[in-house]
Amino acid sequence: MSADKRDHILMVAEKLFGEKGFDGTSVRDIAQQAQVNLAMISYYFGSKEKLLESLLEMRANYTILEALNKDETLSPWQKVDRVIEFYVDKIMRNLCFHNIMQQGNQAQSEEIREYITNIKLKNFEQLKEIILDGQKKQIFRNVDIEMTVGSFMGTISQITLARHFYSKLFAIDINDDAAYIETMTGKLKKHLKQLLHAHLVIRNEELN
Amino acid sequence: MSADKRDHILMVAEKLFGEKGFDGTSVRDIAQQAQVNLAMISYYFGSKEKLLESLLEMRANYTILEALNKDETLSPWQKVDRVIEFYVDKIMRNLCFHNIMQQGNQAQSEEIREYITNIKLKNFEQLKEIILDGQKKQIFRNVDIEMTVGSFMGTISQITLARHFYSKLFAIDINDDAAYIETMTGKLKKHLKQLLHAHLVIRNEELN
DNA sequence: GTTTAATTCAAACGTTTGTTTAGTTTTGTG
DNA sequence: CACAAAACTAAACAAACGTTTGAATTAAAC
Repeated sequence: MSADKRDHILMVAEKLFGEKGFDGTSVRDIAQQAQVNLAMISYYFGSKEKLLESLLEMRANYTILEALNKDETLSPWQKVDRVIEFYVDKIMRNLCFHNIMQQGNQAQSEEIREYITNIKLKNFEQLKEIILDGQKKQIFRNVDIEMTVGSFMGTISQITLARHFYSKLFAIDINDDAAYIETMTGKLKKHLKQLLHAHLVIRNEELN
Repeated sequence: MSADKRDHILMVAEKLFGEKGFDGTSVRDIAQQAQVNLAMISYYFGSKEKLLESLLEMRANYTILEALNKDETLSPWQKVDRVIEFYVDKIMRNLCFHNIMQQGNQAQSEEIREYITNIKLKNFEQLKEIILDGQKKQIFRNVDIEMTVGSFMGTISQITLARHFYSKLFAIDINDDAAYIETMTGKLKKHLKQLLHAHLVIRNEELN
C-alpha cells in the first residue's frame, strides 16, 4: 500500500470535506481531484466514512500541549499567551480540518460524533487546567471556565467557519488562502490576548 | 396554497437542515417528517434549494434591533447588555436556523452564500455601531471592533454548533432541547456580559 | 524467469437522490 | 349542481451516489 498515494487522497479529502462538507463531497469528487481511480478509495480505506475516520486518526494528535501545561517555569499569563499562539497557529494551518471538526455535530455516524467530541474534550481539559492553575494562584479572576474556553474556541472557529463573511469584511480575495491566513492570524492573536487578559485579570477595585 | 402546510414543511426542513445539514437531509426525510407527500415540496417550493431560500427569506428579519440602536436614552453599557439579552434569546430560540446560517459557507449555491453573508453583515453593522458609539463617547476602550463582534458571535455559535460537546460537558441529555436551551441561555448571558464588560471598560491605569 | 501478491482500472452494481408526470381528490365560485 | 382551479397522490424518471467486480497491470519474492 503506497503511503504516498494514501496520504495524498487523505489531504484532498480533507480539503473537500472542509470546504463542502462531508455529505456535500462525493467520492468521485475526491478521486477526480486526487487524480486516482474511483475504486482506489474503497481499496485504501474501505468506505467514504472510514476515509473520514482515517482522516480523524491522522490528525488525532491534534492536542499536544501537555508539555506546556507541566512547565512550572511559566507563569499563568505566559501560558495563556503561549496557548493562544499555539492554537491560532495550529488551527490556521489546518483550516479545513478544523471545519471538519466543527461539522462533526451533523455526522450521521455516532462513532464519528463521539470521536470528535472526545478530541474537543481533551483540548478543553488542557485549557481548563491552565485557567484553574491561574485561579488557584489568585492571579486569574473567578471566571466561568467552560464559557471562557467557549469564547476562546468560538472566536477562532468563527474565523475559520465564516470565511466568506470575513473575507468580504476585510476585502480579502476569497480564493487567496495565504492572504486570509496571514491577515487573520495576526488579528486573532492580538485580539485574543487582549480579550483574555481583560477577562482574567483581577482588577484593582476588586482587591479591596 | 395552504400557508399552514407550507409553514409546517418549512419548520420541519429547518429542523432537519439544522441538525443534519442541507446535504445530509433528503427531501424524502422532510416529506416523511412533515407527513406530506414527497411531491408537495416541489409543488410548494419548486426545489430543495428554493426551499432553503424560502427558509432564509422567512427568517430574513433576523436583524431587527435598529430601534435599540437609535434609542438615545440608553447608555452604551445598557445597549451592550440589551444586545446580549436580545441575541442570546433570539439565537437560542432558533438553534436550528442559526446552525443553517453557520453552515452557509459550504453551500454549493453562490446565491445562498451571498444571502447568508449579507444577513451576517447587517447584524455586524448593528453591533459595530453600538461599540463605535461607546468609543466615541470615550466610555469603551479602543478595541478591534471586528474581532470583538467575532468573539461575541463566535461564543454563541460555539454553543449552538458544538451541542454534543457541551451536552456532555454539562451532563445534559442530548435529546432534551428545553434543558439545553435553559442551561446555556443563562450561562451565555452572564458570561458574555462579564466578558464584554471587562473587554470594553476603560481601566483606571489607562486613564493617566 | 516464473510465480505470487499487490495495485490499478473501466465497467457495472444496486440504492438513493431530486424532480416530474399523469391522474385523482378536494375546494371554491357562479 | 356544474365546473374550473387548486391541492394532493402514487408512480416513475434520469442522474448521482457509494461500492463491488473481474480483468489487466505492476511489483516483489524466490
